[in-house]
Amino acid sequence: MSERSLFKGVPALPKVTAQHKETRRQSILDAAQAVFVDKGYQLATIDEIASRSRLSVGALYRYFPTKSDIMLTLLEERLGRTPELFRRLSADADGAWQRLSLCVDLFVRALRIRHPGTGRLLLVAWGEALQDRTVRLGLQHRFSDLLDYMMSVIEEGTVSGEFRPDIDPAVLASLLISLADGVTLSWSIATPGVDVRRMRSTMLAMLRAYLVPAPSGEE
Amino acid sequence: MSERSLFKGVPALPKVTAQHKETRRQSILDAAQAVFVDKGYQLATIDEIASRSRLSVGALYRYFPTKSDIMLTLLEERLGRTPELFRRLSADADGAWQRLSLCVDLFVRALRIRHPGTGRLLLVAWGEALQDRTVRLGLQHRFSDLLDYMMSVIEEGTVSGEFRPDIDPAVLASLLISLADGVTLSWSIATPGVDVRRMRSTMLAMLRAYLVPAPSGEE
Amino acid sequence: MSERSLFKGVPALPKVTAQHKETRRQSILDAAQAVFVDKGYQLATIDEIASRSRLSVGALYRYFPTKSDIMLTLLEERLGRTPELFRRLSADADGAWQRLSLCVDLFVRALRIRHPGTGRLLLVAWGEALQDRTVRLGLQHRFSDLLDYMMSVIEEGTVSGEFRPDIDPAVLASLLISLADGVTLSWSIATPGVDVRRMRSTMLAMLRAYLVPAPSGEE
Amino acid sequence: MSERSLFKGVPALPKVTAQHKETRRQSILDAAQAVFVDKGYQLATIDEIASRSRLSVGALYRYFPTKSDIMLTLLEERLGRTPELFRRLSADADGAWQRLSLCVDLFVRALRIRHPGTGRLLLVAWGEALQDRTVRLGLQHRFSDLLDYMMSVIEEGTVSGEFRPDIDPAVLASLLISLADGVTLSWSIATPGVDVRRMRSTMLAMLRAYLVPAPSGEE
DNA sequence: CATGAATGAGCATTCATTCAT
DNA sequence: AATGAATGAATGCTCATTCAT
Repeated sequence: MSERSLFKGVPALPKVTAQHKETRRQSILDAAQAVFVDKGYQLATIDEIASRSRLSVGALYRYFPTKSDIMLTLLEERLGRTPELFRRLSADADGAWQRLSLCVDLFVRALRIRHPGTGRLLLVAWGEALQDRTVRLGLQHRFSDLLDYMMSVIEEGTVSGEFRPDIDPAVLASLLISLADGVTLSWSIATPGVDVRRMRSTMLAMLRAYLVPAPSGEE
Repeated sequence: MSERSLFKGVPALPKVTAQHKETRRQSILDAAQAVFVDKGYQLATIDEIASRSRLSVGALYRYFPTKSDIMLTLLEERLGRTPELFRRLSADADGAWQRLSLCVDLFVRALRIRHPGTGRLLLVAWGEALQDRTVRLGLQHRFSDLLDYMMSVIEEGTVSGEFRPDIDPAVLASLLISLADGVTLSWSIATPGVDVRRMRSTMLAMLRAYLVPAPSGEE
Repeated sequence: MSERSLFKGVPALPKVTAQHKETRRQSILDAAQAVFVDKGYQLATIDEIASRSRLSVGALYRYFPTKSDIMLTLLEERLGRTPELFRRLSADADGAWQRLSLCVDLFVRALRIRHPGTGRLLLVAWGEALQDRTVRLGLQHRFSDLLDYMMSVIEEGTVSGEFRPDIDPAVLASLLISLADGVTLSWSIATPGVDVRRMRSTMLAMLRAYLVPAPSGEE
Repeated sequence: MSERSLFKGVPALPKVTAQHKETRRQSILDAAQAVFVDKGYQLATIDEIASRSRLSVGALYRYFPTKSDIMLTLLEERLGRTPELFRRLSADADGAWQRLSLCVDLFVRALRIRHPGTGRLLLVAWGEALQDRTVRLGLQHRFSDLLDYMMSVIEEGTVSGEFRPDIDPAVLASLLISLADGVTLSWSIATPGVDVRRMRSTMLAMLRAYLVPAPSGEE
């Protein structure tokens, strides 16, 4: 139970400590995410975050110097990794269309499966972005990261001839991201009767009709 | 115009007062919108709203009983009227497609022209919706209002044969609204280099490719 | 029990802290009583109570969650213990009359000796009782506690034949308490020239004349 | 309906106006008493008093220059007249004892019959007396007025031989008034099951036993 | 005279952050 | 390192009083 020595002399065991530290850090982030999602950023109190992480306030402050830093870290570590994730998971897809539809799948799945608070956390972050320059920059960074990736996929398709040639990759990519964000939004707040499966197929059908030139083809 | 008597009775002074009251109410709403957009709901202070409206705090409280009511009123009067607006402005369009593309136009134009804070106000409202049930309800109401309208337009098109018959109006409508909201979002926060004109034509092209069946058709 | 070491290490600091806490709690109550007595409940400000306790506002709120709770605690701890006190101090009196006259003595002495604010505090509590249900309940509780005790003493006297048999203990007890409260009141506010000693003997004479039947008898 | 002219020239009609003024003044006092009794002095708002008197705030301020003045006036006109009333109503009693018991009767009757708020108003006044010197003086004045009267009655009895000679009129009078005030208090706040009739007879019995020397005695 | 809108100081309470132990 | 008590500025809202109309 003690985090110190087991016997009477071992001075270091830094590894355990380092692990512990990371565990604690994550438990703070978990607690913070929960509270932020619950109360919003402003109404979340450090006291509540601390007590949900089973830490004292003082201890918490050894991990994050300000409340805002907790938010920023969440933004980076829990929201900012989406682009990287997309890249990784769609790496071995075969062709631009497959990659794109994989992205749609990932998004749709995330909507249902991922810690359901993530969507809301995004919403909270957006809300804060208005006042907090750093949060704003974080979100803009995430946006342009995603944009880069989506653009690359789309360009891949136009270059290979898989997609119509007259497509504007930057604009389309930006629309797709906005669509995803918008869906996440309404999903976070409203979502009474949206059927995810039907949403997915409509998204894909629309994309296919637009992107893939002529003959026929369903998904 | 006189506030006293014209002839033989004392007609009190209602008219001017009523106008004054409305003017002031609006100036409070203007100030509040500005401050909310600037600071977010929680960080906006009544003192600042009051002083931006050039009113004393006490005076402000004669118009709105709580800070929350100001937000709610903004939600109703400045955000909640979109559906009605769409309905009215697209009333005399000719056919479903034209109506739909008119909506896209309206949206795109609003993005640029309308009081620029409106998009951000929507964002603030969304941020508050997590904690404030009433705000949440207001936003849900707005959403379903918009949904009804978009669905009706889409159905009109499928019924008349203008659109592909295998479309799911509810899902598509919901996607379109989410798209618009998502675009508004990124527009509010990021807006670095999105070209609205190109965004508009991509939107329309995609919709047309999906909705309008086969033969030809450019925009 | 210790959260630190088991043996000869830092035994934390609970004891001192517990004492400190109680000391501070009392100093808040002292300050509050002084301010309430000075300004009345409504006009007493937390700021003043805090600064008289030499604490910051925030610190004060660690001890009492609301201003009202301070009042309630005073009511309980400084006013509500009278019945218990009477019971205890008159425990070893010999016979009902002696017990009763001891109560009168106690009351009269309290009037002069006890922290002089107590009478006024009672007055403040009464004033608040009109609006504050909880204060009202507290006072009613105190009243019925006192009533129980006085009734028991009187009944003891009637049963033992020490007192006239035709006495109504409930009514008499209630009158005696009201008399004491009324005296406390005028004492709190007026106090110009009432001679406590003479008041005491008149009270006792009247009671004796009424309670103790015929022949003779001094106290 | 107008208080001005009936036709087109009558300049004065002061009498009606004077009556109206007094009516209004009384209706303000009624309203104020009701609100004070309901909310206590501090929590009572001028707005509520005004609206209960069906007057505008501005109009109310033409009758009383400050909130405190309303209280003071109530104190004088509705609480301060008790001594005078006692004097008048017990004027034609026959002998000191009869006069005294008449006072008890008057008091008991007042407790039940008089506008039930009067007792509470007294309580409110007491509560305010702590902070408001003027209110305090008003109450002290009422007290010493009552004291004078009671003393005179008691002295009448001792001088005439009706009462025991060894009575201290000042002290007894003060006790009697305190008793009455104390009863009024508990009556205002607690009063669940006090039986007024039995209270009255106990009061009288006690007084008689004390005051009227030996032999017999009915009430 | 009457109205009721306007003023603005004042108050209970909260909470990020610090720091003695 | 850990604790959690202390700080005190900040905020939403109230209300006696004034005064333009």
